[in-house]
Amino acid sequence: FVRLYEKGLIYRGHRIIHWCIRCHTALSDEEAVTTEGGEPGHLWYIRYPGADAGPGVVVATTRPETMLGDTGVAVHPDDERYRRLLGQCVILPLLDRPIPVIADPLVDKDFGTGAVKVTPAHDANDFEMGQRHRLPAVCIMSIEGRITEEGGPYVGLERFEARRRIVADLEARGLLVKTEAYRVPIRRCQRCDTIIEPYLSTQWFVKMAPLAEPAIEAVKSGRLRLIPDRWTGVYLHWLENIRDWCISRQLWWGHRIPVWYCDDCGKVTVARVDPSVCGECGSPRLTQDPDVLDTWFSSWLWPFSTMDWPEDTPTLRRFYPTDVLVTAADIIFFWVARMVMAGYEFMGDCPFRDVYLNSIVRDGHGRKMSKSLGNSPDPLEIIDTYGADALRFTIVSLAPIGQDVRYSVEKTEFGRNFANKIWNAARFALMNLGDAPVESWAAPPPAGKLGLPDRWILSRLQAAIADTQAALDAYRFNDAATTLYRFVWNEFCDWYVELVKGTLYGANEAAKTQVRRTLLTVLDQIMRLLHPFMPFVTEEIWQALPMQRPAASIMIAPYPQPVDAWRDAEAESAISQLIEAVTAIRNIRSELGIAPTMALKVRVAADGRGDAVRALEGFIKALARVDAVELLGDQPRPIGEPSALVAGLGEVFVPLRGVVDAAAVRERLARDLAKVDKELKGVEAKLGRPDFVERAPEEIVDKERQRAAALRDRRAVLERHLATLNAAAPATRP
RNA sequence: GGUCGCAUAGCUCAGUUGGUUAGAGCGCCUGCCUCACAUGCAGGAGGUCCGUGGUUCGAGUCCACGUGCGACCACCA
Repeated sequence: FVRLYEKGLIYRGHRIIHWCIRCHTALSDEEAVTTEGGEPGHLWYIRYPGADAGPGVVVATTRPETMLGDTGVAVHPDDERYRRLLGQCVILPLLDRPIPVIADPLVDKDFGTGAVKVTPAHDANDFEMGQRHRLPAVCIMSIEGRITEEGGPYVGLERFEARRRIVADLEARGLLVKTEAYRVPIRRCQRCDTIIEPYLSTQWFVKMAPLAEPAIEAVKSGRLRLIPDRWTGVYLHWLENIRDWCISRQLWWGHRIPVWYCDDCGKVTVARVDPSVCGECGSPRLTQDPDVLDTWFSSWLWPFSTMDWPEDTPTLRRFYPTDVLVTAADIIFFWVARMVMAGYEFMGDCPFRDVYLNSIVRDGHGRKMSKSLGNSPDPLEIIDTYGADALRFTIVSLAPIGQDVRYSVEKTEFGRNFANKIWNAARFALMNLGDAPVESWAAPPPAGKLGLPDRWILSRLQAAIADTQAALDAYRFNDAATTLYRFVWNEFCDWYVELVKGTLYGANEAAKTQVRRTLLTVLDQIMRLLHPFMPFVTEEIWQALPMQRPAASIMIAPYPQPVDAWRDAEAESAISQLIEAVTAIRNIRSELGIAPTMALKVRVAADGRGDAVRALEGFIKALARVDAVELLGDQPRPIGEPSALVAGLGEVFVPLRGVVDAAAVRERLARDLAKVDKELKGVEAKLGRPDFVERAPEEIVDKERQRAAALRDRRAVLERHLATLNAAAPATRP
């Protein structure tokens, strides 16, 4: 305050502010809340007779009681209708006071009658007009909202009672021309919901325009980024049209304004240290300004006042400026922009580089959660029911960048289930890691030492780490959460764990050791990756892992970095073929109604990839409940049996003739054929268009050609199967 | 009045530079209490990507207009 005052940026001003008649204090714009779409009210048309007993002028108002303070009537300078009245006086009804008719461009010709009553003490626009035309400002209301002696016969009345009486009196005198229903823009006190009175008052103000300049420049130069950047426009618009800030409040709590008035000579002293005597006349009789400061006047100092400012401490030097401010968009004005202004003013630098504006949590109906609406669930209850990690992970997953979140309590099941899944995966690992400490992989072991599933999961882990990093760098926290969810659940749990069970439960100790090391490595990395999203469960599991820990807490363990040496394209393609094959067999089994307990045989026409099939054989047997995988060398492919094509591997047959109804097999084949056929038609149509072939990039056209060829092959195969089946057991005619 | 955002499966939402068959979770249907997990496992159904027009060989994606929601700003008395 003192610094700004000494720079001439703080002044005591006499102007219209928002006044709460209940809290007895001035309010800033953001504390005076606008009701959406206005509130039901009236527009009263009142005749102000001419001084010469002529018809005078009709004005429209939503607050007739303020007419007691009218000191003029304004019309637009170009409004022909009222030209003859300019410079003349009309009579203010009820008080019978002559007031002048003035011309001011602020008046909207098309609103109401085009003539507006001017009440400088009770309306911001009117105050401006009053200044311009030297109209007196007559305050007709007390700070409690009662009519003052200026209101003549209405003195002492509560404001709305006065309104009723005035309307009635006007009507009785035939001066009320008409009354319209009207939605009135109204502001209410954020604290007590009382209707705000625009009120002429002396308050302390900060001159904002000079402070705004560096804050505008910060964004324009790229020194400061708002994320998502569409908020930049909002930020700039506010700063470029900034209004002076009313910082005094007539409340009993808050920081006192450091201003003293001398009771004897009237001298104003502004000082950091409480003065004992007046610097002018030496009088000890000083009275401190009774007002306190707006809370934001201390909050805007937060980036440095929290670190011992104005002392120059190592902490302050280390952490000012900082990297990122995370906050909600609804306080860009009162807090973010002001912190930037204060940062430049008091520290000479922007307080942060990035401002990440997080989602606002809304309820299931899209309404902002708020205490006053009572639509916010109790987080402690949710945590009791679902867990803190579950809540955090759910919210993060639900919050896309730049969009608000619709949250309802049941959604927390998502995070709860995931936490449970992780917990159980960890239990599985701990049960199988053995008692002795296990060493994790520090670097990729020599070729041939690791099994396919190990190579695969370690490779996939690198992808997960890289994707998580990229998402975090871009502030796409929900993407990071989703990446980890999928890796943990769909790759690690669904496939890796299932693939290594055979080894872990088997007798090959050497192989078992390799798997254990992989299992531990991946789990350790998963916990660290997930820790920011699920701090509690990850710490708990991490501490339980039988290994040397690089830190006492996972909180300070290094965050995983992707290592290219672990990437293994060969293993990835082998396991994706395996997944495809197993899924296909399960699908056939399920669609044809084969009991899950029944073991099947499969035959694979491997197109010269017999070794690949052999490498996957054990896994196929275990995961698809198959007791034999037969390789078809040069033998003819079985015709009329259900099959699936696995890209890069070959055709997988599940011989079922005699086991299931031929009609069911035929039905399945027909469905597949229809699907293939439809797709092929689409591709062929595309390739048939000359401009596609001519103008699309070659690689795209090639891709389509290859696709068409593959589909044609597939179609031929399916047709052959069908034909054979039909010959063996012709469909019965209806 | 001005500025901005959103509209994709029954629900809640992904889909980042235009390019194979548009994805996930929940819900739904079928079958499983299989020795980490039924807060689970396996399989499946379900979409005129708000409408109209345009750009393009090609549009959920880009442009224009419209419709419906939402947010913010503003001196309509």
